[in-house]
Amino acid sequence: MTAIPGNRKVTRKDVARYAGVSDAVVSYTLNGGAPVAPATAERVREAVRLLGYTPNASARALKLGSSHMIGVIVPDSTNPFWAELCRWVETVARSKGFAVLVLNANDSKAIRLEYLQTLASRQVDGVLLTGEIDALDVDRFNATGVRWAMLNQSTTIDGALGVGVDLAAGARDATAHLIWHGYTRIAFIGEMADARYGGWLSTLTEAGLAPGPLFDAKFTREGGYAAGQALAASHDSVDAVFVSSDMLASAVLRALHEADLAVPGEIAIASFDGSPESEYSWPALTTVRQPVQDLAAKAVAQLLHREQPPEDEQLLAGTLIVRQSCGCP
Amino acid sequence: MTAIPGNRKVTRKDVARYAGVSDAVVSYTLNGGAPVAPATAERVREAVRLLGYTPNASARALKLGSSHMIGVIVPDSTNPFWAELCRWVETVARSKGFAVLVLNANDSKAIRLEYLQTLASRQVDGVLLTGEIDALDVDRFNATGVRWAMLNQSTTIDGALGVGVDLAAGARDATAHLIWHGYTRIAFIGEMADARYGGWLSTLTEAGLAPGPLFDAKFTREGGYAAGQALAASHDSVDAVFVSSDMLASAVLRALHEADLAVPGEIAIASFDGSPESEYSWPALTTVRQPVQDLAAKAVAQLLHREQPPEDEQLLAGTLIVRQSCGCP
DNA sequence: ATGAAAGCGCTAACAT
DNA sequence: ATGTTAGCGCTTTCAT
Repeated sequence: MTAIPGNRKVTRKDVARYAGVSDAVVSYTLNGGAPVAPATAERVREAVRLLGYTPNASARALKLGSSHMIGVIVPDSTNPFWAELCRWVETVARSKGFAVLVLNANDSKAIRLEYLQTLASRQVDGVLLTGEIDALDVDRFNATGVRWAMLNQSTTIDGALGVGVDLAAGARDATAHLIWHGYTRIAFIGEMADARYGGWLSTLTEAGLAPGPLFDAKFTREGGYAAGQALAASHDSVDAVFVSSDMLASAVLRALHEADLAVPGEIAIASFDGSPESEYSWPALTTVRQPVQDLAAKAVAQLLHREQPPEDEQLLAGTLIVRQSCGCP
Repeated sequence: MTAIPGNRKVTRKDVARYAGVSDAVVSYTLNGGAPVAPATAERVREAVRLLGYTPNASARALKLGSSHMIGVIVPDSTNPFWAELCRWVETVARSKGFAVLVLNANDSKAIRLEYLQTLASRQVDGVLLTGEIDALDVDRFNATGVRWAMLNQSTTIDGALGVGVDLAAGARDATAHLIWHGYTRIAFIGEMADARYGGWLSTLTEAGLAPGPLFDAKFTREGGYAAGQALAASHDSVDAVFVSSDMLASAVLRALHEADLAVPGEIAIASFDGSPESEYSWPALTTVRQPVQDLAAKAVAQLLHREQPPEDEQLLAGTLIVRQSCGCP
């Protein structure tokens, strides 16, 4: 009497008939919409078990106007940092009964918007967005009618919910640590549009140090490798480098090793993210850990409970994890 | 007149009224269910645009009995190999109009089954499953009533759709390459339950070589690191090692470097997966690349088009990528 | 404590 | 070429 694949799907009506009650009572039993006599409830549960009944989420979503799903749009779920963040989002959302749709926007604003619309049509209850955002984007996002919030936003912007990590502060911590080590010619690898660039620059300036060379790199392994090679070529004028992401840094490491440059001996490194990968590179990376779990939890809470957090809680702090690539023992 | 957030959702009926046609015509225009006069179609499309209408996917799913979603259950989407595979699944599925729900089962069979049920209740059109599977599992999976197939299955099993990579053959290729280099004491790091273990073992035996030491390791970075340390401790009796995954291998690399052992000089390495990470480790890993894109495409096709492939196409071949960790220049 | 029935937004068979 | 309508499976109001 259990469900046999290929059989017609068993619906709530089947359960009702089998238990000798009305459809409503099944609903009451399952969702607690009204009191049900213990004996009846037991009969219903028994029928559910026997028939192998599972509620139809589409029907439920249609009726309730909520799919109990949220969407997340990241630049690249293959980047360990985003992978970890998405996994936390999934974990947090699941614990609240929500499923998660992850989409890759490939660093494209156009794709991000397109996917947001796709998600909207799928009736998701909210979407977590990543990447740069300006006032125009806010309007476009709002036009979809779907609730949204920024995940890991880099700058707070009016009318936009979201949490992020204080990238500039993190970069300052990392750079300051490098300076503390006594390095004076500290390079930068990453995107200049990124807040980490500003953090690096201001820290050097305030310390009275001339900013070291600057290697523009997209957030890809190829980009990191190329920047690493460029860095190796000019290693005479550099004794340390701040790299904007662990993924980039591990590729930089490879380029430096290839050029037979000792890390941290000839060039010290501090990077950003605190991804699992950073702990197992050689040497282990000194890095600014982003509080991914917290980020995920806060973002989901904002999205689902419409919690507008106080402004000063929209930027979380990263924590410097000191390992060996900076020169610490 | 465009959608303003907070407004009542605009439905197909609104579009119909605005365009001065019946609900059906809107459907015909959008889905091509029946011929529509060009002028009418244009009016409808105009209304859609003006009102910012997006079809309600829940209603559609309820009506059609298909949510146009599939699920994927992996052990750990944070592992670069799974991350890449999931991304391909998403890409392939998207191109066919399907969205993807990714769930992490944490290497637990119980969780895998639980999630399969969750997905079933969400009316997904199919689920891609990973990990070990036996006849009992097949029954349990079938009992959910949802269509499923194995993604990256290690062994074909009766009554189960799916594609996988010939792990044993891949491990043989890698081990053979190590032997070709002249190494004679070749260790193994990975899980013994895995087909790669058999491939490693048989290749050594057939070559008349005594199997080197064997370090059991779960597929985690911690596991790889511990195994690497054990390997380093017994490096006198080892000149090469086959590691079952890139993620493991990169942690092994770290342990070896820490022990000041030269790779490939003192211990050569060949590993498995061909993840992006493997190219940018130091030294770059010689590894067996799994055809992730092909895997994803074939699995999705089987799931969606109910294509039962010929038996000999259920196991795809990996390709050995020769880089430096094996001793090649 | 339980039942009857309306209606969520959509598609498709049938009628015109 | 276009309109009318039933019904997908569910929740929930209102009766009983």
